[in-house]
Amino acid sequence: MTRQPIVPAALYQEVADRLREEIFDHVLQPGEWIDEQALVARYGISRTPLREALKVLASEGLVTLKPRRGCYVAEISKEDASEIYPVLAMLEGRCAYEATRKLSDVAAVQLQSCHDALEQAAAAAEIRQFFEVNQEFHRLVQEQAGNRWLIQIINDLRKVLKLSRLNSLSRVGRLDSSLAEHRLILAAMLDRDAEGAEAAMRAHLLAGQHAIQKQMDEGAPRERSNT
Amino acid sequence: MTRQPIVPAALYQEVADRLREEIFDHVLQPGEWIDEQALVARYGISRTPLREALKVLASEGLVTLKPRRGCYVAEISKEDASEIYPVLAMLEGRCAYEATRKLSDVAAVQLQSCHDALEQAAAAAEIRQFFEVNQEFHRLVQEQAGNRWLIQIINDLRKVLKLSRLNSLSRVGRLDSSLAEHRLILAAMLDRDAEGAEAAMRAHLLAGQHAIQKQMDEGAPRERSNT
DNA sequence: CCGAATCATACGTTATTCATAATTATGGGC
DNA sequence: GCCCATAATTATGAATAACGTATGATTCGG
Repeated sequence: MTRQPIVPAALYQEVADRLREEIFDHVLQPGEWIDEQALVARYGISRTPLREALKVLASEGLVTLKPRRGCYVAEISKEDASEIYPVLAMLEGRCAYEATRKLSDVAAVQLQSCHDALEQAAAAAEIRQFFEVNQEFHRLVQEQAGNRWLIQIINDLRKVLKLSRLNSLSRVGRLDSSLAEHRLILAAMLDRDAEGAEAAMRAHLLAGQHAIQKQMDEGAPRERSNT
Repeated sequence: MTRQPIVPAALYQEVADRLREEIFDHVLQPGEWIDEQALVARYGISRTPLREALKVLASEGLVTLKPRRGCYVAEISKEDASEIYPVLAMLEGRCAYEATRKLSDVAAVQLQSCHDALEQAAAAAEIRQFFEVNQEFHRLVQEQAGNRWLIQIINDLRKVLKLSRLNSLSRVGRLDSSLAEHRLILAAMLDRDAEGAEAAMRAHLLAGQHAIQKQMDEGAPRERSNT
């Protein structure tokens, strides 16, 4: 489904992908200085494509380039998160709206079966699986909305949020609430209730925000144990 | 107010700025191939910062990088515009909402005086002036909203829209409608009516879209006369 | 007239070098 | 012994040269 290019991607793109992974996996931790030369040695490439990749990541907001001082992994504050989530809720809500209005019968079936998988994962308490299928569900909605620009913005914001290692699903009870919210979204979409789907999706995202926020408020005081 | 860096910006950033201007001024026309070597010669720089600048513009959506085939100025279709505008309306609406909720008294005065300038420009039929002050008004709203991420997304989308040389204000009667819509936005904001301001801003943007769309529908059939 | 082989172009990348600014280390003065 | 100015170090930002190679164009042959 996801197009894979016939021509292999340019090196700087692969480097960008790899760096993104390392950032998301916190191999490169937020705030950490990115040592160009070390990375060049580690990846076995020259500085040029690395630096090009860093420019790309910078405009995605994953790293910040301080002139003459190098490149640092971006940090996301509580304030950032509380600014981003309402915007993301609005955007994904709009996605649900547009998706519902354009919803084809085949897509409806896809969404239903994806949701079924979500129910199963929840029943089995497979949190990792739930996480994956959850992402797939949101991806399907985006795909059905078919608004290229909307999708790109959402993905960019989600990337930034991934800088934080916090995950609302890890919060006790959040998985069940999330599932319930998904039921509402799906029901509204299958009813072709675009406004309802939009509202349900917004509520879903905002609920996720609140869960995250509580986690941050709990986690922040004692900081991280390592470093 | 806008911070100007003590350290002069990196060369690739200046190059990016200059390229943006040339793209917006249609010195580099949509769809046109960007000749690296020619630009390198014209700007008197090496390929390195130019290529870095192009990466930045690519992630802004202003140019498209075709692997092994070089860089082309992005084109914006009618479909793109009709996808972008509703999203932009939503985002700027949200800006108006957040700005209204945070509206300080000094900002209220600023907005009022900015709007007054808009009224004057309209009365004098100074379309260029109106255009400038209009932008300033929207900028003030964004600034007051103070949501870094929201602002960035809006500006990115606006950049893409600027690829099209169409301007809704050039349409007869649009200037007066735009002014009327601005009155509603300002009134709602000064009333501290966040929802009202959001709705008014959305309506403003969507009205702009419809004006543009009509222009495109009229302009498209006969294409451009040159080339 | 059309397809295949050749050719030119320029993209993507490597490697090297340099200037400059930031950081660290050093040394002298108080 | 502490602080500040200077020197040394380091890394970024940029320039430059060079090379392999994919792409598109041209030419040649059937």
